[in-house]
Amino acid sequence: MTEKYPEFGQIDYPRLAAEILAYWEHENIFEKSVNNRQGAHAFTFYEGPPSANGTPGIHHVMARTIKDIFCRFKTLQGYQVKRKGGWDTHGLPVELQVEKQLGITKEDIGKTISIAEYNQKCRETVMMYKDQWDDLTRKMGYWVDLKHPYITYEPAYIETLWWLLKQLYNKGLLYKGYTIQPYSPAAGTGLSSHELNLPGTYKTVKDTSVVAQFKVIRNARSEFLFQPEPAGGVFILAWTTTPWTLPSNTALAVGENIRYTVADTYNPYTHVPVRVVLASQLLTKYFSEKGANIDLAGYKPGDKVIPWKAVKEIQGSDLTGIRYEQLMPYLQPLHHAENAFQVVAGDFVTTDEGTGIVHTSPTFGADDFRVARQYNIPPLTVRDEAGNEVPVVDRKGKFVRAIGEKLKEAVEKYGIKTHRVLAADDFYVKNYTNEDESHPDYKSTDVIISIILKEENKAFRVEKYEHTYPHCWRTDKPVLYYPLDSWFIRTTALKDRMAELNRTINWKPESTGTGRFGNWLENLVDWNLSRSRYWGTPLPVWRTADGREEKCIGSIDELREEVNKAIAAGIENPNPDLLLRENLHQLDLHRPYVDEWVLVSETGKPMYRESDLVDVWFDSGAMPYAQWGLNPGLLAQNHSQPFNEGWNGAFPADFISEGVDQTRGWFFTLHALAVLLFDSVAFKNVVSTGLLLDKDGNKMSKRLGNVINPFETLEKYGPDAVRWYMIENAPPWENLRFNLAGVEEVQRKFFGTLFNTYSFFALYANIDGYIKDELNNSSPEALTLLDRWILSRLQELITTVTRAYNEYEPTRAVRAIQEFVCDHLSNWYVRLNRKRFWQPATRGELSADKKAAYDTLFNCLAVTAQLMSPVAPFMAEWLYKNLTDNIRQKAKAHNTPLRFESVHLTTLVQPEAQYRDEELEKSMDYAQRICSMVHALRKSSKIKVRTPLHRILLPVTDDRFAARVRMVENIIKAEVNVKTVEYLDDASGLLIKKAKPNFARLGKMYGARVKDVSAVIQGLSHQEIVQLEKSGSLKKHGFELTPDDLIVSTEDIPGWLVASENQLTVALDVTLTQELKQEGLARDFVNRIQNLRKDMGFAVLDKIAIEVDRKSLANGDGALLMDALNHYNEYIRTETQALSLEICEGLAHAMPVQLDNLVLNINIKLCS
RNA sequence: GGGCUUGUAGCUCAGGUGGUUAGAGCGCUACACUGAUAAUGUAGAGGUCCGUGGUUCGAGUCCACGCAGGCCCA
Repeated sequence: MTEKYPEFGQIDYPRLAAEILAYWEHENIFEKSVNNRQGAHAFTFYEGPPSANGTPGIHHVMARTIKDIFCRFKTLQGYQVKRKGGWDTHGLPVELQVEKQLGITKEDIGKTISIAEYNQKCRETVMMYKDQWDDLTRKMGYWVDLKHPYITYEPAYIETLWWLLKQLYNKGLLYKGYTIQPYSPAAGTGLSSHELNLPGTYKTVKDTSVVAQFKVIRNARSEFLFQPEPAGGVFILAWTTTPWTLPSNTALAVGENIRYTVADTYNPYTHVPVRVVLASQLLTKYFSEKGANIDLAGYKPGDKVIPWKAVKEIQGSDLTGIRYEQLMPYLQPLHHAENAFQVVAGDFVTTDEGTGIVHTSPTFGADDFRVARQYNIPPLTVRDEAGNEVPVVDRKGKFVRAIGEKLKEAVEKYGIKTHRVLAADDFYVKNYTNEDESHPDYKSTDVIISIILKEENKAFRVEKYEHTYPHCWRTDKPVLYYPLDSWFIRTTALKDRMAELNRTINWKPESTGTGRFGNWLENLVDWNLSRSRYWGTPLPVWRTADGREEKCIGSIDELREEVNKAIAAGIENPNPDLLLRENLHQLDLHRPYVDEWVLVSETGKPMYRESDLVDVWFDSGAMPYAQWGLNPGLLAQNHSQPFNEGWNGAFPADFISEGVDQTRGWFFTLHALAVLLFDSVAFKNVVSTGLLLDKDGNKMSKRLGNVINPFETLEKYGPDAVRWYMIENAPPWENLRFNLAGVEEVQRKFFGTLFNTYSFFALYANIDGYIKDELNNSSPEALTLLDRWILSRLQELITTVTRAYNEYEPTRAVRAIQEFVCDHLSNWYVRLNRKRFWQPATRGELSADKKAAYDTLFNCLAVTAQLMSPVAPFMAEWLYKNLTDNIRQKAKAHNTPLRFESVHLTTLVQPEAQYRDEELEKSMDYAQRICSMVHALRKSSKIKVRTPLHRILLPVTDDRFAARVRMVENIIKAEVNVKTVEYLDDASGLLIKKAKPNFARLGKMYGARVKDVSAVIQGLSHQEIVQLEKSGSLKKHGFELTPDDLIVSTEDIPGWLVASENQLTVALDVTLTQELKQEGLARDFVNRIQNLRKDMGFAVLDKIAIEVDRKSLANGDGALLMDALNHYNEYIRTETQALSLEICEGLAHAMPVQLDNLVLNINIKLCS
């Protein structure tokens, strides 16, 4: 094996990645990176399981890069980081996809297709794109265990979920109740939020809206509304766009802090005097300005303008507790009737629309339901034949008979014309029966109710109202908000504990934890667990038909026992041996099979499984436990944590990361279950990542055609550049505008520079025969100033990057590495050191100085490889292996740090304090700034850097400055090609000092008098400043100034070419002598020869002979150049590797070369 | 409607605890430099720091109210 460092003409990043990937897989580097850390502290990571029923997108590269970074970094730090992959397999998206594939709807399931067939199809579909996902995982370099993933549909996984549910059940945290949910009477089914979000669901419709008059009952509480004595009744006005809910009204909600006006006026339909209450802000909607000026008593029915008069203004809280008469007294509440028909406070009440008072019907609105429960307001319900309490609208969307009869009576009583005679069973709340709406006498139930209210002096205003309202995507009919049975997890029971434990979690960014998540926890409601679907984890609860007895099953062993009991009781069941643990892997716990088990109750009745499935978020939230499965031994002992081996030490997670949209999804379910089950957090650190948008800030979507294909992108740019760009561009929790131009830039700038730096190292190290020797590092004495400087910078880099990774701030880490490589290492250290590496005269010899240079550069590159490896694992590996493969055997033999065959197996370097030299860093900073200014001065006087100049002058205003610059004087001289640096102090008499106020200090001392004192300081003369500096204080205009009060600078030196910037001033002596010009010409000449060599394709070490045509030296500066060629003959030959430099007559094959005002004819030949 | 979040150069982003000339990279223009060369340097153009008020001697930074975008939820 060659000991040389590999050299590359150019770099092909995608190919590099492919080769490294093949190497990792062949050598099992990932497995080794985990197994090598056996016995080390564990760093636990949970993989949020993706669903493989869709193809992965570029945003998955982003999310997984974050995950990968910290797992790799913690491995470097010496932790053992196991990462079990996982697949989320249940849930609605899969079901919808299958329905689409098969061209069926939910109604067909169990009819045209059996549940068994359907679920089989789901099982196949959900892993449809697993190969693509695995492929992406590999190609982007995401290290996760794909060989032993947890899969949520597997029986062992589901069984663990059952066990967990049973724990909740036993703690009384799992219960059956109801909530108000979107429901489609036409389809006879509840609608998920997903179904409500389907395009076209929200339609603009014109509904009949009613402002109803609720008559206040006069009592002590309400007496203030009756002062002064009203002419008619006192009414609270409430607005609704669903008049059909008015018969079930049981409360009114007001905003506690909203202002309300009490006003006397007349009802526009009955013309009787009324006193009404409504939000002050909305007064103008109902009352005209004209009406305010008309005498109330003068009103006659038929008058166009209805007079009104504000009586008083009150606060919403004044109204709470007031009782009112039931608006449509058709039925009474079944229980707690004493609480019905009162005013309560609701936080959802606004004054945007309506009257600022919200009619509340607990059975038909989610807010209504919530506020009713809060104040113990009963719903208006009836008993069905079976004696169950049901709402007054049935599941077909029709009023129950008791209401229908009353409506029918009213229709007859008030002579309301309808398109056909309506029976008591005909009052559908919306047109679910396809009645002929074009019929001139067609009236919806809403309209009929409105008319009745008008007749009864209970409607203050009725009008058409246009708004958007959700419709069922299957039937196109309006949905109702309707009470539906559900199973709940009582998350509210441990709300405070959840919030408390949440405060111990490190959220990145913090606001997601305290704000988005924290606020949400405070307003938590119980977790609705039920889903009426087919492909999901079945709820393990069995009930008797009457619902009086129930059992929750926590394992298949328990189920088998219960089944055996049932069989013994004569209830037919499938073979219970199917439920033997050894058959677990082939058992199917899904529907319909799970529903075939029928149990027996204590009283001997058959028990059937509740048909609900469990919310798919329960599946993923339970992954910390279910990924391991239940351990039968521990289960039999009733162990409190009966999970298999991997569980131990892997809870809670140290780190998780997902998109911020998971806040109420996975982040919540993980947290909730951990708190409910084990009184623990589920994760200690969490990075929630932002969205990935296209380069213009739009969401990526197929419709817009702006979707970035992850495979193509990885293929084109290589994974490292994509990963690096994503992290470098913005902190991960910010939204990222993904721009391929940015990836290209990263590739060129960072990876290109790094590659060039390595190439430079390899080229010259090979020439000089340098090989890294870990046992023989250059001694500190051999290091030059620049070596010490870059090594100091390197220590700082290690510190910064380590801290950034530790704090989950990858962007900071990446930016620091990039700055180090591009600005410090490449553009300063290497550029200024080129001469040390490139010494043709001593090629092949490794002087102590050269070795120090190589050692330094090697260390910088090797450490860079390690620090960048979490983000750019491929390029880091490539770099590391190129640098170290040739010393591996020796390193292994001596057990030195570079003994590992992969950078990902190494141990993170520690910063070494003895290499840190902050003083030197400051000096170098001065050097860089001074050089920059001198370049600018040269530029403005048009003197190129090749032409040497005599000196630069530096005004010195403090001694530390001079000392710092002296340290790096040689570097400055070489960089800007000047012979000397002179320091000007006060003694020179050349300086003119100026003073600026030091506001940070003055502000604290003088406060409002800052302006005065700063004027004084700005007016100080040179002499005064010098005096102040000498004596340490100066009194002027009543201010006693000290040197700390001002910032002194020298901005000008009379008669010199000066540049000044941030208190730093440089003057350049631009006097050109013949000697200087000559030297400059010699350098120019070298440059032209080097260019020729390159153009002619000579190798770096080729020797040449140079011939210059004497005739071409006849004009212009020819004579001067001739002298230069003689005087600097040796210098020129050394630089250009020329064995000879001759001036000849009449050159035959000479090439014309431009040099200032000369055209030289030059010939160079290769010497063999 | 609520919670969270973002707004700084044409683009992508930096700008502890308030301090008086607001920076970087890319892009653009010009000129240089270079045996690392698809790199580099210097200079130039380019800014109502989203707006309006307020606090302060002093606000990109702190406060209030808006405007616009994003996410989550109603």
